Amino acid sequence: MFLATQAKIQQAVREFAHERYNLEPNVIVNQPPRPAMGDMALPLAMELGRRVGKPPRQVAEELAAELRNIAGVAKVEVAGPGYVNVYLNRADYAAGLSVQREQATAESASKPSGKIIVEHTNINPNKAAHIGHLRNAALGDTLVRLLRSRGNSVEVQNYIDNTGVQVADVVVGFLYLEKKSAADVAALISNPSVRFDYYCWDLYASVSHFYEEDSTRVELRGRTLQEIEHGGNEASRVAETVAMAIVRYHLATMFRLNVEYDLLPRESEILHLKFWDQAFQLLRERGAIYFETEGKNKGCWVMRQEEGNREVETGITTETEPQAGAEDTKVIVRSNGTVTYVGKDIAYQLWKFGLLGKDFWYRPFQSYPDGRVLWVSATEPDSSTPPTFGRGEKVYNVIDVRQSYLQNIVAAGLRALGYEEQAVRSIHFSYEMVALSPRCCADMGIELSPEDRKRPYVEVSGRRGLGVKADDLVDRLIQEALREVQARHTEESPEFRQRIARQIAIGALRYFLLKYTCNAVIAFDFKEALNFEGETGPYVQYAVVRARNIFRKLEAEGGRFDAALVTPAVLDRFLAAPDGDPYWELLFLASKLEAVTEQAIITTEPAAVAKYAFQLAQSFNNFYHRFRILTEQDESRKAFLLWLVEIVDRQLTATLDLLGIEVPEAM
RNA sequence: GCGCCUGUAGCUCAGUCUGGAUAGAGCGUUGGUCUCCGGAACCAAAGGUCGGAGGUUCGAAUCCUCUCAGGCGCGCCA
Repeated sequence: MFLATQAKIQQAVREFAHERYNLEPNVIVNQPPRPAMGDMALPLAMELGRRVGKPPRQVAEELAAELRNIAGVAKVEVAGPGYVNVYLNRADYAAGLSVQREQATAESASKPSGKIIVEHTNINPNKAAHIGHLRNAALGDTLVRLLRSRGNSVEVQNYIDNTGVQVADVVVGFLYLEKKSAADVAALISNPSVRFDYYCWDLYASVSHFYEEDSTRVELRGRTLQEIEHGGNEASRVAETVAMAIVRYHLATMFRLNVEYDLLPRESEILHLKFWDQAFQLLRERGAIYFETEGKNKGCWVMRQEEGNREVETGITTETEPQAGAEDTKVIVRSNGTVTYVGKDIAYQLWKFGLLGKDFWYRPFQSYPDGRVLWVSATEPDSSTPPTFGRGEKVYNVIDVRQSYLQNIVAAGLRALGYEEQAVRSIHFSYEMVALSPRCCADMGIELSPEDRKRPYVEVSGRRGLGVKADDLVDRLIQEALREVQARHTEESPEFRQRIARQIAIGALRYFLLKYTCNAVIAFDFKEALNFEGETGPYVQYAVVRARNIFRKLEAEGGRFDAALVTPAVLDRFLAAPDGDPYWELLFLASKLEAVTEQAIITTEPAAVAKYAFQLAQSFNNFYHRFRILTEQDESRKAFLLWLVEIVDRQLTATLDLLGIEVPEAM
């Protein structure tokens, strides 16, 4: 309702500017500083006045006269230096809101016609997931929910690098450090008393020391990596079982956070199905890369960085003799003939857009309780009939900010091949890392070097085994939540309490990960992550639980909410200013969900939705405290209040769903 | 050296894309609400030269230039 109303007003303003002054301004709609000053504010007249040489207030008056004719507008006032403040017809607006939730509209800026691919999580399958990975998944999953809520078709991919060095390192650990066979490893995996991903977490850190003790051991990594890529040997068998066992742990961890995927494209299939060979051919044919015959990159296939990070030379050139072929090129194929990571990434990105001319085979990997089937790439067909994967129109890669440089090169690769459109629609959804606060390190008994201690935060490092494991954090949150639940619900069953505690814990965790904007480093701190009060997920959940308790109590007392009592006349009566202001403000805020969603998509900033959830919950809690509903004697006022609560419940539940947060039955 | 990001209340952060009315939250502090639709709540107070200096503008936390401080990138690693 908000989006449609806003669009209507913007359109009218554009027409006014065009017809009266032959201008096509960008129409900004603001919120007035105080609700009493109107529902929407247009600062345009100030700018317009200057451009046409008229007093802003005069232009504002002209515009106001125009807007008064719009259906749904109750009043228009000119204020201050030339603001045009619009007051909506509250009852009409409320009636419109009551009908149904807003669907994606034609002018929805965020909606392409085709499929959107979102790639996220992408954890190296060689150790347990940590909090940094949780941020990636929470952001990616929320983006998926936002896009789907606006009517987009979205495919979620979780790329599995099962043949990379990180897996190779753990394989080295098993084969050479622990001297285990493939059978030993398989036994370890099937041993129910071993948390295999935790086991590998420690082993991975041990391997780093193993290399440090004797630098000649590093060649084991290279050899193992080659064996894994080649296949058909002990190392590749260990790699395969380790990687997929850990993938299952990752999937289980993410499922605890309500994160699901559609497809697991694996590096091994990209390798065996020769995706790179195909991409290499394309890149050569179209001159996107060339063979370097001199300089430090002699013997490599390199790509020119068209307009990379390099600054354009100005008049006075400082004589620092530019290195031949150094600055603005990127090696794609090494002089030994092997492809770099970014080269493989270009091939994968081409496949995502359906531009590679090759496809994977697929087989079902697992099913989620809701019926969604997760598929995995395969080297050959089987009897299953997979949906069409890839061929996206737009691609979001959720990857942390440190990979910006490489993501730019991938996009540059598409451009060099002539795929300008796809390069533009390759979106690096970038976010900052999760680090550990000094206090957090102290809590965990992590020894810090003197220079680390001076820093504001310490980077998580899988290689050093430095970090908070995802499942440990989740377990601890559930434990904290359970303590609270047990204190409040002594008579409920253990299953009930466990379920509620889990929902609260996940609500707290996802909200915590989402409330920071993407370019803020999260300095992780247990005290803040375990907080259930103030600006937190449980605070928002609690608001909805309270709203629902009103209806529960009503029914328990034998009452019933009859929506038919809320007639246009009733809406008009109770929403009228000034007595209706508190109701109207709550209602108006609740109507903005779709607008907030649009904004969050356009700016790729899920934190905006988290912020909104908190504001709406806060506004409701204030309302809840201020007005008694069930004891209300006036039947039509009571019906009106119940109607309002129902709308807030609906919108707030929908908001939480976008954040991947469930509403507990009780709190 | 080059590129990107950050700097707003004691602490943690919104607000910067698209300049606009008295710069907002949470936590913490202090004081209040309390037999209720369950307080994981509500209200109030104190607390800010928006890192600094110029500039553009009727108007700048927001745009431009310079500068200081911190972080992250810049491999024939992934």
